[in-house]
This record gives sequence, structure tokens and C-alpha cells, in this order.
Amino acid sequence: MTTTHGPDRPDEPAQRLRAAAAEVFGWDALRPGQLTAMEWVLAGHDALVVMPTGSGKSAVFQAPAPLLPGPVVVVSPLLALQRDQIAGLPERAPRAVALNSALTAAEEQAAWRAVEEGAAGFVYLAPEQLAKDEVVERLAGAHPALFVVDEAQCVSSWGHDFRPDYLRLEQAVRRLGRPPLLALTATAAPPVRREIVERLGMERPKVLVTGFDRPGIRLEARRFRDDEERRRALIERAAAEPKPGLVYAATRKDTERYARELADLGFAAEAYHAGLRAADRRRIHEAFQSGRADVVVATSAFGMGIDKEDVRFVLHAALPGSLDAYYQEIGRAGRDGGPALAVLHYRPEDTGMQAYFASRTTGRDTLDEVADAVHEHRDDPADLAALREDTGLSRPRVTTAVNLLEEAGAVTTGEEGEVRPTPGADPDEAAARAERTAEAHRRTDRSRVEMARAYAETTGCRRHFLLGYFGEAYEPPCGNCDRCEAAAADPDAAAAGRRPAHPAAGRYPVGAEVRHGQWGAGTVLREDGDRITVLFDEAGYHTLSLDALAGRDDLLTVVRRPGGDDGAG
DNA sequence: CGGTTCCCTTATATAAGGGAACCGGTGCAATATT
Repeated sequence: MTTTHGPDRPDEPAQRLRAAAAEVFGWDALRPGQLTAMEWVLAGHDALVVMPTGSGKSAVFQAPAPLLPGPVVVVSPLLALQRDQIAGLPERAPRAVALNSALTAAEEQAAWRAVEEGAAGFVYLAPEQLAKDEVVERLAGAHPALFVVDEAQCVSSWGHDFRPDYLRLEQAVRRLGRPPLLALTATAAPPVRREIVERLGMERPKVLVTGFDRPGIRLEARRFRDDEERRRALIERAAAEPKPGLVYAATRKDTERYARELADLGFAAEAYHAGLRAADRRRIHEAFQSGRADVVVATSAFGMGIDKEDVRFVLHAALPGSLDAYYQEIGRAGRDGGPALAVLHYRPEDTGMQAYFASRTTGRDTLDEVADAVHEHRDDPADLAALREDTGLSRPRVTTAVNLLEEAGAVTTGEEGEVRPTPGADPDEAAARAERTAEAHRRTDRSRVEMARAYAETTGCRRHFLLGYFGEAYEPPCGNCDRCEAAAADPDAAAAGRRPAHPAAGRYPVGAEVRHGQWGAGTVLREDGDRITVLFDEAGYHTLSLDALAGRDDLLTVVRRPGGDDGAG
């Protein structure tokens, strides 16, 4: 495929993009951010784009696609999302194919034929497909012009344990001839952005982050001591608020219990979780989408792919595992700009289950086995498939173990997917290092749970807290959260609670790289009156009091002040 | 870590209480059975 420039064709990239967007997709107007990101893509830059759902993120790669000299590979986490995106492409758009295990042999052949004949402009697949040599080799032969990672927060949220192939995309990209990378996500706090950039191996990426604030969503949190009271309050709220709405519960069993109670009250309520049969999941999704369901009570399985403007509330029946997840879930409310509500119903005990999820990790025995296998093959390096055969461990376990060993610097993966020990390291030490890396992840995950709890228990403006977590300065009060409302109703208490600027304010500015005597290196994420929140590389999120730091220059030192170009926020 | 279940024991023949064991969320791909 070559691009011709006739004398009557506009040559300016912006004009060519506008023309392609209008001709092929029927988009007459592009938002400024959209066009900027498209120009980056067209110019071959790596780019990270953080834009809210419904703002035309996909357009960022779709519009440039007809102007690129090869197919666009799109990594998408769910087969249903792949289907939706392909179905949503207009007739005149380049042809799109999906490659996944749901295809019949004939469909798969047809898809590959399209790829190899240059007829496919978009190739959608899940990261697991790229773990297969054959897929990588055949795709490489088509010379992809762009590699897109959609829902890129999955790299950070799923890559470490659940879907480890997300951490092997960098490897796949290199084997595809290292086309330019585009990572897209709606929700990513600065550490998540940094992780996406690092894990995908993006080089000097352009970064576009649109504002996170959703002023129309009213924020509330309610603490309960008793589980029954919490249940009753949640049901009453879900019953009383305008529909449609979403309720997020922590377990499958809870989704069914809440849905049944709401149904008993006469509402069209459905439970949704990954344990349902595919047909039921589809039916409930469609019922919600079309407005036939008043309330869907779901686990975190329900979410990606929801394209509904008029969701009036998102209630949580338990503490979420992180504020990243929480913001993504409540962001499904009020996309039409109308009034919307997000209420977190929690008990302090909720952290227990989240901590349990966060604490499961790859065991030392697994790391030992994989490290031993890698070393035994040091003269004839094995790939993941061979390591799996040697150890008898499952695919995800081997992949996770190799990811940890690699992150710990104990092994490297070569161009053909072969895994080699780092020179000089013995297997025992390799496994020990990987174990420490796994522990650091575990601590970070657990500290994320604590940040969710801190949000629930904050006495200040909730919007200020949330936006701070996502790296945005925000001057409270927002006037649309329970804390601001309480302060407005009781000005005396509010005044008493308002703290004058701390004498040490500004000493540890947001974005500064710091070192702590106990927790090591980290980055300042928030400054909030007399305390700061730091994300430590190995110890996770910690909140420190400026009072406690006063006069203890040795405890927390600034290594680098913000303003350097770290590329990712 | 907390909630639920299950089984056993104990005080009375149906149930209650206690302790141990177990479970808990996200999906791909590939495989085994109808």
C-alpha cells in the first residue's frame, strides 16, 4: 500500500486526517485533542492517550488508518469488545478482522487471507494470541504500521497475575518489526500511566491526558458497622433513586442476593457476574443497554463495553480493590451530563477480602522451578512453551514466573522468544530476586486497597481526594459531595476543621522523586494540608504527616524536584 | 481477613452451639464431552 499525493490532494497532515475522518467515517468535526493525537499517530510517534469513554478514543487510530502504509493491530482485552468495535466501523472504513479462539477454521483462514493479501486495515486480537509464534510471524509478514493497546490500564491491572500476556506485549511488538505504539485508556492515575509506558516499551511517548473531573457525579460514602444495616441502606437507596442504575458487589453470591431483593420490591433487577452462562450475560447486557433493566447488580465483570449515556447511579455495596477500579466504575454514571450519583457503602472489614485478593502471589517453589528450568537450558535457550513442558506448570503460571524473573533482572527474553538467564546469576538467587519483586507488587496492591479506604474515610472534599489520586490539582469545595455538603451545613465545624497552610507545605511537591529511610524510592502523589501521599516503588502508597517529617531531614529526602520530562505525566 | 458451610457434640429427640474447613474476581485459549 502506498499513499499518493495528487496536486489536488491536501498535504497537511491535519487536513488529510480531517478529510479521512469525514470521508471514511462521516465525522465532520474533530475535537482538538483528538486531532493532535491523530497527528502523532500519523507522524509515527509512540503515544499514550487518556480520554474519557465516549469521547472518541477509537477515532484516534481509526481515522489515520486509511493513511497508513500497513494494517493497524489492535490489542483488545475482551472478544465482545472486539466484536462491538468491528461492528461499529462504517461501511467505507478499511476492513477489520478479529483473530481469536471463537473463530471456525474457515473464518480463521479467511481472516488470515485478508491480512496476508493486505485487505485488512484493522486486526483485532487479545494479548494471548501474541503468545503464539505462528500468529506473531504471520502478522509480522503483513508489516503492521501501528500497534494499538486499547483499555491499556489492563497492562497494569491484569498483567501481573490475571492475564500475564499483557506484560509480554513489548516482546511481541519488537517481533512485529516495532511499529509505533498507541496506548488508549479512560482511567489511569500517573503511576499507572508510567507503568503502561514502561511495560509496553514506549519510546519518548507523546502523552495526552484530558481532565478527569466529572462534576455532575455526586460523590458519597457511608460507613457501616453492621452488615445487615449496610445491606438495608443499599437496597433502600437503589430503590429510591431514579433508574437505571448499577450496583457493584464484591462477590457473585452478593450480586444474586441484592438482585433478588430488588426484584422482590418490583424492580427489573438482574445479577451479573462471570459465572453466568454466555447467553445470560448477553441477555442482561442487552437488557441494561436497551433500558429494559432498572438495575444490574454486578461484580467487576460488568463494565467494559457498556455504552449507555443515562445511567443515573452507581452504588457500591463494598469497598473496591483500588481507586482506579472505583473511578472506572462510577464513571459509567451520568455520561449524558445529567445528574448522577455514586455512593460507596462500606465496612472497614471489607478491606479483608481485597487484601486477600491482593496477597495471593506466585510462590517461591514456582519461581524456583522456572528459574531452574531456564538455567538448565542456558546453552540452548527455551521459550515459554518449552519451559511449560519442562516444569509441567500451567501456561499462565510459567508466564507470570518468567515476567517476575525478567522484571527482577534475572532473565531476558530474546528476539525469538527464548528466555536466557542473566549472566552470572544462579537460579537460587534469581528466584529470590523474583520473589522480592512479587512481594513489592503485593505491597503495592495492598496499599491500593488502603487508598480506597482512605477515600471512603476522608473528612475533606471527595472530589479533591479522587482527582488528587489521578494527578489533578483541584480546589475544594466541589459542592457536590457529602463532605462539602456537611461543611456547608455546619460552617463553624468546617472553619474549625480547616487547617492553615502547613509551614512545610511545598517542601515535597507533587511529582517529586523522594527517598524514605524505610520504604526506599518513591514519588509524591498528593499534598493535602499537613500530609502527603507517596507511592513507593517497593512499598506502595503511604501517607506521611508533615509534622512527623519536620526536623527529620534524613527521613524523607527529595531526590529530584518535579518538572523533569518523564514523558508519562 | 470475614462469611458461610458443614459436621460434630451436647443437651434433650429437634435444635442449638462450637470449631474447623473452605471460599472469595476479573478472560483468554484450548480441550474434553455431548
